[in-house]
Amino acid sequence: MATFKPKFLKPETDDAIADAGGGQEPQSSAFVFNANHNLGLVEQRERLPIRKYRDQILYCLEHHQVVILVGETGSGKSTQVPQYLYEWGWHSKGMIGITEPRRVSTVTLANRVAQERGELVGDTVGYVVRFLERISSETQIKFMTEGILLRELLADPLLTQYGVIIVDEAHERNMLTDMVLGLLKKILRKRSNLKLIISSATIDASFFSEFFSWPGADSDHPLSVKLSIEGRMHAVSHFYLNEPCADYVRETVETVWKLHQKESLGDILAFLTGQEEVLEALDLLREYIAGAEMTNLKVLPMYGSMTSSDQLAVFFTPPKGVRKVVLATNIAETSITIPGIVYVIDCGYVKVKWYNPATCSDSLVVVPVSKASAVQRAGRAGRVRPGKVYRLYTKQDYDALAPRQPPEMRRSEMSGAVLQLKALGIGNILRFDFPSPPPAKNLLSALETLYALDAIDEQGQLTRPVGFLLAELPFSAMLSKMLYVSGQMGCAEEIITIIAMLQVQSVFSRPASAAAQQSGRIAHRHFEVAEGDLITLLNIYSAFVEEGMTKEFCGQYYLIYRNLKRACELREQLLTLARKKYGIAIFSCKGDVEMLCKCITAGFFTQVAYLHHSGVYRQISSGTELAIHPNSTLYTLPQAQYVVYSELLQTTKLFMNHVTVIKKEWLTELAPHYYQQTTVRD
DNA sequence: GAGCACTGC
Repeated sequence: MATFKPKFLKPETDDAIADAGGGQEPQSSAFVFNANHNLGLVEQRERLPIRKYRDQILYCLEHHQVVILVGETGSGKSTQVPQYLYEWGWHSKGMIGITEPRRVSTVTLANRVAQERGELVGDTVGYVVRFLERISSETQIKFMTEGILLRELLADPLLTQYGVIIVDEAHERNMLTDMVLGLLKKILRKRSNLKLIISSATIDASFFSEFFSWPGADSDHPLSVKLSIEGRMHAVSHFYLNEPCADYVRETVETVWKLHQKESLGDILAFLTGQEEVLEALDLLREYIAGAEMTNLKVLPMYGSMTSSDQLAVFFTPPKGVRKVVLATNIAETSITIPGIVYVIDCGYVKVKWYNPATCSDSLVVVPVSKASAVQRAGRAGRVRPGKVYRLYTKQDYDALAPRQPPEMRRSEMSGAVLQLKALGIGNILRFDFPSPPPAKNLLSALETLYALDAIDEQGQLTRPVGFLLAELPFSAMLSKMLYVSGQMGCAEEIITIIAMLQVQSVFSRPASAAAQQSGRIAHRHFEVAEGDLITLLNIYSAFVEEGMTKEFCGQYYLIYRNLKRACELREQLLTLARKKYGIAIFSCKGDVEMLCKCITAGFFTQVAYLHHSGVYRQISSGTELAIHPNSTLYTLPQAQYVVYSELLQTTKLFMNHVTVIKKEWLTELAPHYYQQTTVRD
């Protein structure tokens, strides 16, 4: 095999991705590895492992309504199966729709398939992701994100345009994947001519085939069939510790060190759970390197809140004779593929968010990885040549790992999902056939929230206009309510900006060096105001626009350009949506900050804390002690009497995030129904 | 003076 060099995508692909995400910057995940890049496209297609299963796949689809394709990465199923179906004429029965969990892979796959067919994307092969679509009346193979399919369901509940739906990467079990699968099950019972292909990892195949079966089905002709496809991964040898280790950050560093001394050249990828651990390991390893005056080892961090230009560093091939070590969070498990990796170090832990309906908060906890994750991490070593994985736990610990992480649906706040299902006519949410039903408490807590927001009535029916509006808006129920009220108050322009800023990943960059972190903090103060974090975000956005939306501005103030750009796009879309589709009047409050804070209160009145005389905040509804998150603007300011927050996060304490100062009398003014109830209860 | 993994309409 030829020596690997990272390759950019074709020019038109780059454009598409730049449009989708980060302006002129190439997105980190836009890099693809293609070992056969010097072969013609036809030969490449013929060489893919999946080629010899083509007839089998087509046969299975003729005879079963659901086909579960079990295959490792690298089999080519995402690009080839849609083409096999098309070449066999399946498109005559309706479009071939393929859902993907991520935007970038949706665009990349569509471009790749169009290219293999010698066409431009947008003809036979098209794609739709939020903000961006390339489809025409000719389009028969349509790639889309899961969220898009869900939106289409609102307009066409039986998906009558489609003959086949392929749900790719279903094993990831995102919230939206599970929503789509649950709804597709309903549709399949009503439309026997609709076919479904699920692409899954080995351990989930039986789960899916059990889910897609129902009583009364003919046992000679089961509804679903499993089909396994070999991948094209190299062998990966596994190494375990003999004894459990006490400190996996230190162990990671020592493993890198030993490995570097005794193993042949090849890059190393180490998985840790968070930014803090990555930076700690980075420091330690650099000390080792400095101490030994080593010159042939290059260490790089990789986590979500680095700027794109810093992230890009991990994609370059190191100079000859130098080994690259990437210390990464879970971002390297699915979202990005780092080229050249031969050795993987897996610390055995992962950070997960877990919703707690009792306090309506998320907990952020470090837990042992699942077997599925451990396998996925190990697989990152086998993409170039046979690799090695060093697991920083014992074989016994590995054997005892849970087969997989509970799906997102079982550990998330549900109000958005409940609204969507209600809008699709699912009356009794508690009886909806979810692939993995969420805890009843989570559903009940969501119903309570929606009732408080006046989105559903006592019978659980969507209200008009509020409920239907909230169901259609593409963000959380509380933000939607805030937008609705802003139209009436006359401050929708600013509120839309705030919503856009809350929807994107943090705009505050977190550099790796301590000195830069300090400068960042000081730079961020520039935008801070006493009213709190939401108004601060509004200031940042306004300054970004005023200064010409440049990367230089972001660099100067330690802001993440790609996230601000995305906020900008979101804002544009929301403005159009709000004005044209929902008839929300777009006015500016012209600097009336109090109006904005009232409007924020109208959305978040269920999430209020008051300052107890003991000097700590308490949740108004339950009396639970809360603290202001150290990342909040209000952390260093004198404590206000009443605040609303948009998020509660349990780590060492129960922290309020995105906090806004309010006045007590606004609560009874804006939410009299709710505040009478709670005062009685108290 | 504590610390946010990741994705999506």
